Amino acid sequence: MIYDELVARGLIAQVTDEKEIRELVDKGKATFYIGFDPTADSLHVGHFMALCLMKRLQMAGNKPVVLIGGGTAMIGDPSGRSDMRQMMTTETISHNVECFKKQMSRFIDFSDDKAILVNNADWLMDLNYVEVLRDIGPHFSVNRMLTAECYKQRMEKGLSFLEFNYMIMQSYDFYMLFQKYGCNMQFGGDDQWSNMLGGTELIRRKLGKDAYAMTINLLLNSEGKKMGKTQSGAVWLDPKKTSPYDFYQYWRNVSDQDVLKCLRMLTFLPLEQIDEMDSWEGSRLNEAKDILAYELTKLVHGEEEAARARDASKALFSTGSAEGMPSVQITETDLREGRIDIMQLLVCSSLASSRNEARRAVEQGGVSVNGEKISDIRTDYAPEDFSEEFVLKKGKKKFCRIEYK
RNA sequence: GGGUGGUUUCCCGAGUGGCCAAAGGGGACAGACUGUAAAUCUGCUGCAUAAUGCUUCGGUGGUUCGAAUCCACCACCACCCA
Repeated sequence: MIYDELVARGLIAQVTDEKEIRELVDKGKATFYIGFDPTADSLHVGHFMALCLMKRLQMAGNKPVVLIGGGTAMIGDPSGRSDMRQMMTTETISHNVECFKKQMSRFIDFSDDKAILVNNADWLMDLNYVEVLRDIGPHFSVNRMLTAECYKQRMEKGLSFLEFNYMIMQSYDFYMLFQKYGCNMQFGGDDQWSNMLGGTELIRRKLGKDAYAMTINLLLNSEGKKMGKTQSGAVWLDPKKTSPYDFYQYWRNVSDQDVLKCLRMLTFLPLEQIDEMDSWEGSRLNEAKDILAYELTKLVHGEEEAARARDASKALFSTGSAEGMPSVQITETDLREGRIDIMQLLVCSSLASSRNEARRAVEQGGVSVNGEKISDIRTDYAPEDFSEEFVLKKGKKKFCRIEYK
């Protein structure tokens, strides 16, 4: 059943009541919510996992409630953070909310009331301070909140009253959803555990009813760091922010130790098929990585884009040239006296962030054009040179095709 | 409200008047080795350079031939006392 599958996939971290939850979920009787704070204008890989979970549960007959934290985003969740979040303006938040909605409908079926999407700004923004204090305040023990794991990091650096209230808001959300939509379960990342318990407890105290909470394991790599981050930031689901090619490459490049875990947690491939891959060793694991990358790209960007990203990658790494690789157009304004030097090319193609960085790459032998290593930093090109295929490569994995005008 | 300590380059963290673009570590990047993996070793890590140069050490002013380092004020943070 679905619950066992979630366990087998390594998704479940903590639950409040295993027996009850198993029962609810397996029978499709759960109305569950997951909260998403609109802190950016696109979802990223971390959200993706939560969306997959929703989808799995929806397929098993349960009803998902997507809660967008338009209200809680005004506060900022301090869980597990060492710094205060930057405050976001109301405009930014509502813009982000819109972006989230669009992306989510790709994954979750909202038709026929099979799932609903709500924004907690709808009830949080109009609360009356004194009323809330009297109504909710007595049910929270500050002593206990302070000992919660999620505030630990912040106890060292300082925690403002603003952020301290995040947990209360989240608890209130659950309480509201329980009453309005009969939402009896909350899911979330494992870092949300204490916030979620706050909600179940509030419901018990206020209404004398049981609600459940379950957390999913965070997607950590073998070094214990959160996955889905690159040096240039998160891996986004929005193709404008992370291209399908880059998305594919991110997963193609996961380390050996993480492939199987990712396949289990993120893809919808049958477990038997994944278990089989478990016995693959050495370079054969590259096949598993390819499957992982393809499957995920397909889920996020569709089959066509996935195939294109895969083809581009294969051609690129075997023959060193392909359609579909990232490309950049340069124009007359990039030229100096009718020519453009190798460093400028690297900067224009975003392969290097400054001419100094580009220079270093060249000096260390990391740059090539059409397969030929460039060792002289003074190498330069005229517009005609770009009429033929022009593939710029920096390091082992970064390629870019240059076109003129 | 009172006191103390702090704010340094992506991060941690040294630096208390010239030898500082700033030790050391982490990370990132590049090279070797490989399997678009990991580990290891090497290089490299402000910007612009052929060189010389230019802009940085919370902010603003000041002292000085010369300041990340001294002074004043401001901002923010932590800890202790209320």
